[in-house]
Amino acid sequence: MIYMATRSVAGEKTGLKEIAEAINSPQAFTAKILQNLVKDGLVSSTKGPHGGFCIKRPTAEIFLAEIVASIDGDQLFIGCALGLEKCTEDHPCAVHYKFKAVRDHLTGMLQTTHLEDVSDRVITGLSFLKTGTNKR
Amino acid sequence: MIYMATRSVAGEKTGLKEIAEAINSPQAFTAKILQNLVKDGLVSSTKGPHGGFCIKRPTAEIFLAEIVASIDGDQLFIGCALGLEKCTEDHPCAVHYKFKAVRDHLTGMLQTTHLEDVSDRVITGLSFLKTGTNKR
DNA sequence: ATAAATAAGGATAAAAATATCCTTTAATAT
DNA sequence: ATATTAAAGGATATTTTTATCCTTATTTAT
Ligand code: FES
Ligand code: FES
Repeated sequence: MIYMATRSVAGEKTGLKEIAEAINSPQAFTAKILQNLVKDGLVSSTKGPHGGFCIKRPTAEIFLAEIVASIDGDQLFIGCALGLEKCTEDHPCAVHYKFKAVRDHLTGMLQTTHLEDVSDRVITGLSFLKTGTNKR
Repeated sequence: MIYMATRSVAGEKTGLKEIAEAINSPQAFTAKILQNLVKDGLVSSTKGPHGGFCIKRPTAEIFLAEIVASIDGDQLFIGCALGLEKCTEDHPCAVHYKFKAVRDHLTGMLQTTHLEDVSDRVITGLSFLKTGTNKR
């Protein structure tokens, strides 16, 4: 998503091969994740020559939480640190009172950081999407 | 560890069966984790009749970070959110600048919360180590 | 129409995490 | 000494996550 955001400024398509290469992730695996993002309406895809993937909405309106939820589900946001079936105030686990603040911090960060925030730093060369040497 | 802390007030041994039951975790699996904790010096064990496990040091001196590190290694503390080989300021990933604060929050919490903190709440019935219904 | 490019989707495969089983070792009690 | 109890440790199994392969469907260009 971040790589596409750096490419989708005008709405160009980006091919699977190029995306996988850019983030140093296996093609077939990357394809599955992209399929998921398409299914969830975050990304549009077109087949055929010059086909590829493209972020559907303005990157300033897509928050990281939405992407994480699409790929990994919601356990990161609502799961119990000690693995209890569910995290509640009624029956809190032994670390709930300490953990909740951290989890909320993470959730808050993901809900307030949008793709543009993040991709801008990649575009300006301040941060990266893969290891420098590309030898991973 | 938290369950043992609630039991080890005076230094009593606690058997594997009892621990596994108390935290609703499979015995054999729990045994492997205990072996690891013994190896890392957090827990002592004795075989034979009336044998069992016992926390080695005062629970007020054992911080959660030490336990997590023993069981899961240090990736939680130093790993990159986007999966880059390593997390550095030199070659930060696209979310490093946002993620670091959250990770440091988690690390800080684990480094400042000791077992006694946590087990006291279990002893007083404010928090729990397994699901209420025990039907997990 | 036909060929070429590219994503979609289903079926496996490999790797990692989680879990079990069984034998061995050490401690205690008789 | 012997029997019993309980952890240690090695081998194996299951499940989940990660990854690959191959066929099908769709779009574009000729
Ligand atoms: S109950 Fe465990 S984190 Fe809330
Ligand atoms: S480089 Fe990714 S979190 Fe620091």
